[in-house]
Amino acid sequence: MEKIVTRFAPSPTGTLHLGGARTALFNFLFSRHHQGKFILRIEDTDRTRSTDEYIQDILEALTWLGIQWDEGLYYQSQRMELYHQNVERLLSEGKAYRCYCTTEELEARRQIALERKENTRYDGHCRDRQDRPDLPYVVRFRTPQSGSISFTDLIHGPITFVNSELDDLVIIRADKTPTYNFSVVIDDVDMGITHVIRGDDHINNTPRQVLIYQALGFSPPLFAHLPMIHGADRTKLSKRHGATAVIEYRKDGYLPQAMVNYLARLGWGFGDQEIFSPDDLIGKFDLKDVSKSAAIFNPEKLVWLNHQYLMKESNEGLIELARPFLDPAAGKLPGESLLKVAEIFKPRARTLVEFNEQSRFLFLDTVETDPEAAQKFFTPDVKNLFYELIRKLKEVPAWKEKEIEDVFRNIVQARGIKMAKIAQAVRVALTGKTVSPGLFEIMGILGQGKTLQRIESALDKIPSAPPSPSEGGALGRG
RNA sequence: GGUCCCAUCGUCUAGCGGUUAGGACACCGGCCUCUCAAGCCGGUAGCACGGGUUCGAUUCCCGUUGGGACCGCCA
Repeated sequence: MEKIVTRFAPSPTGTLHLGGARTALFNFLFSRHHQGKFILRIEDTDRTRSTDEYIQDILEALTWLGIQWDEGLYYQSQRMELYHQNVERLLSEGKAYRCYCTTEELEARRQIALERKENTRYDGHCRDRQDRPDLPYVVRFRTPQSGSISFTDLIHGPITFVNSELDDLVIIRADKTPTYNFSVVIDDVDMGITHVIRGDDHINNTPRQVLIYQALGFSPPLFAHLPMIHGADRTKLSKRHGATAVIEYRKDGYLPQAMVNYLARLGWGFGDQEIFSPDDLIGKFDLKDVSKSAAIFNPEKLVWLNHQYLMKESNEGLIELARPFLDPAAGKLPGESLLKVAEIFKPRARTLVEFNEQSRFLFLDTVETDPEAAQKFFTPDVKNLFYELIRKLKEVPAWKEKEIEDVFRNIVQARGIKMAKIAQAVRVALTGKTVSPGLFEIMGILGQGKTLQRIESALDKIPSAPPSPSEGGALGRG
């Protein structure tokens, strides 16, 4: 069997978004699965809209995701010679012709057709023109006016178009640059592409391209049109759907493995399996398992997957991943404590950004107390509790979680109160919030000094008991 | 408007003529518990509709409806 060759051919007119990344991924997986070759080609024939920044963005995003190409970069802008040779052939064989219609003329005719509710296809104005005036022109492909064109899509099955529905498309612009439908054919032939895997928004382009293959005497590759990825509004993903640039997800604290895993499961499945390592994907990926219907991007599931990957990391690994996101003060913590931080936030932080947000309180000098939390748990009766707690915590022989917990258990037991009563107040004192990892673990990380300091400064935020009738205002304000 | 594609829980999907229609996210309960997570247990929720074909259709065919993509000297 011949070696399989796939390619990803983005045009650098925007950042790489989820749809493009998924297309690149499937091309990569398919070629790797079959020990084939995966080529990266930049389709930059539209010089006015292509930029180096976008090329860099695309390369960076693919690299981040671990989608490696075996050959390339190729730039269409550097292959003009090849396109022109082929156009000359079509021209000399009468399979293409020069069209002198100006953009204005074309637009005017389009408008008229629109008003008459007629088809807006090119009307073949210059199709049979014999003269060659000294005027700017484009080259159009002479589409057969009868018959039909079919191809078998690896995902959708046989698809047929009637030739008369297709018009004579421009293949060379007035500035001599080739248009997409032409350059893509030439390059795919030249690079020996065996499988064209792309978004199904290209299905309508495929018959035109197949016609060009035929006119040139080349046999077309196999096509596989991937279903679109839609936003929550069921339309094609675009800027308005939020952080569509793949690279944004790195900044938002996502792991590339999670992103790849999520993308792979969008439009493809393997039984009930949800988690796939890259190698697993290469081993199991097959175009026959790709679904035909569009998928809606679900950020919730991405976040869940990311959490799954975060939880699989070792404590050391997680700290390394999180370091760029953490407060610089975290660096001052002893290594052992930092690993403990990783351990306690692993089940809680779903992204590296959340990891930072949730653990920040440990590293800051002062506690940012949530007023509502203080209002609710800093009640006058906890003052005595805190005094006793401070006294006993100072006497703890070894600052270990177990020892600390014993102190709390003893107080709770002696006073006949619930653990929650004291725990929530202390939690607010230590973290400023009502939600956090286990208290004793936090205290272990903070150390005895900081723990006592935070509980002591919380004392000032606890109101004194108001004078009650029975106590006659003996305590508190005088 | 024309052409083409698509149609199983809210979402991602399994199913490939006979299943109590399975899993995952989300959601809702319960257990655990110092709060929140994590974990474990359980639950709600789906074959768009109408015709065929067949002993039997979620599954095959046709139509309807709905959704989407494309219709550039963009890719």
